[in-house]
Amino acid sequence: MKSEPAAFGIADLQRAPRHTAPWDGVRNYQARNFIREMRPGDLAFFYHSGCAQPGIAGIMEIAGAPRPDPTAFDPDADHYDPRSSPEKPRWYLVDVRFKRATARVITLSELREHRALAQMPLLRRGNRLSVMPVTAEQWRYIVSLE
DNA sequence: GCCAACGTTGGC
DNA sequence: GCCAACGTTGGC
Repeated sequence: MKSEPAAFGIADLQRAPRHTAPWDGVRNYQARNFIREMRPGDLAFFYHSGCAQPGIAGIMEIAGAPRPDPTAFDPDADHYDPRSSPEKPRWYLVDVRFKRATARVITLSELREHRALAQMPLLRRGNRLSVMPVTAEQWRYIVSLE
């Protein structure tokens, strides 16, 4: 799950009340569909994008079932979408809980060096999705790099 | 700041 | 349903 650390980084999640925050603002159908497949207890990498050192910066846990994203209903919110309503929500979020920061940022360029990870959507050319699946095998491999 | 890649919009 | 125009993402 990607976020720009200048807006909301792994340190912000750690500081949040109960180390938990809603992952709101996703406005892409494919990313939304991945969110809707998430279940409490699932683990996720926190990926820092749009910064000097893009890469995996931490690990978090999905803290609740997917639910409608209330920021889509709020005309004053950044990602307001008048086509989404509480009666017929279009966008979803999950709450995420901080587990730990990685010992170091596992950078995008490092991830690209490993053929075992070449199939990850994150590493595919031109990819812009902000939420993507990781297989159990890829997960273990990445954690072992740390 | 640049630009490639991609998703979305809207006219037809 | 097609596709050009446009806006956004995100690495570099």
